[in-house]
Amino acid sequence: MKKGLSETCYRFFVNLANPARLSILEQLMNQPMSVNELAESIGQEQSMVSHNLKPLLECNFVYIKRDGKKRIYSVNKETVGALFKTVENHAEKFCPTGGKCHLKEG
Amino acid sequence: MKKGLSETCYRFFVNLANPARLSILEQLMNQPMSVNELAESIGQEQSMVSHNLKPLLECNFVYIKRDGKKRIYSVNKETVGALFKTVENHAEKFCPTGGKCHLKEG
DNA sequence: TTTTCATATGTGTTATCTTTCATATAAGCT
DNA sequence: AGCTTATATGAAAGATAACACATATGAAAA
Repeated sequence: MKKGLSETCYRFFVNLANPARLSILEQLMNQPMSVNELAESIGQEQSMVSHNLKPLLECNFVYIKRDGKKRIYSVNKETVGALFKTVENHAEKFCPTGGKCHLKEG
Repeated sequence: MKKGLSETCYRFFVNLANPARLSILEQLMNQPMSVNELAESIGQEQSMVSHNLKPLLECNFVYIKRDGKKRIYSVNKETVGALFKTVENHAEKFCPTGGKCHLKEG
């Protein structure tokens, strides 16, 4: 474990600690999508999706590709796949409520 | 990818998206420690460490063990080790600044 | 049982992030 | 060029979390 990893981790996890961004990543694990397709599939406004795609793109959690007027976003499966796998494993084995943890309510 | 994983992930990552909690986990990857030892090693107040240990404990990112007056905390290496490995890999391969990402400043 | 050490909890202020609405940019079509 | 579609950006209000300080609990020793 390198010194200062905490700082790297912090940016990394702050980026992920948001329900809209996680939904975006989850959707993109299925298939690449345009902004409006994402907005519809997660039930959020286009501007919100754009706002949230920005930090995901900056940290290369997602990639972008032009297609006419559209911007097709895809996910970095190596990183995001690994993360989701770790979360699933943790939820199964360690989460007392099997994934329905309550960070605050308990 | 199961439906609703986003919700699980959210709690999970919110828990991690905090510099004090990440420092705690980083320290505990080296060795189990008491609260005061943790406080000293990360340079934070005892009350802050306690506050931050609480959610880590609730989600079983860390474990606790009594030792006289002290409470010795240890880390869930399976989950936290996997996460740190993923972050390191991402920082090396994908982070444009090699781990010194700027979520906001750029 | 009082004192001390170790840790946990409560609270209010400050700082940060989220969200929405309005607007800007940008590409392609007519 | 003007229009339409697609996406990005700005800014302000509202929601949420962090932090520091004070205090409470709890265990052990005297």
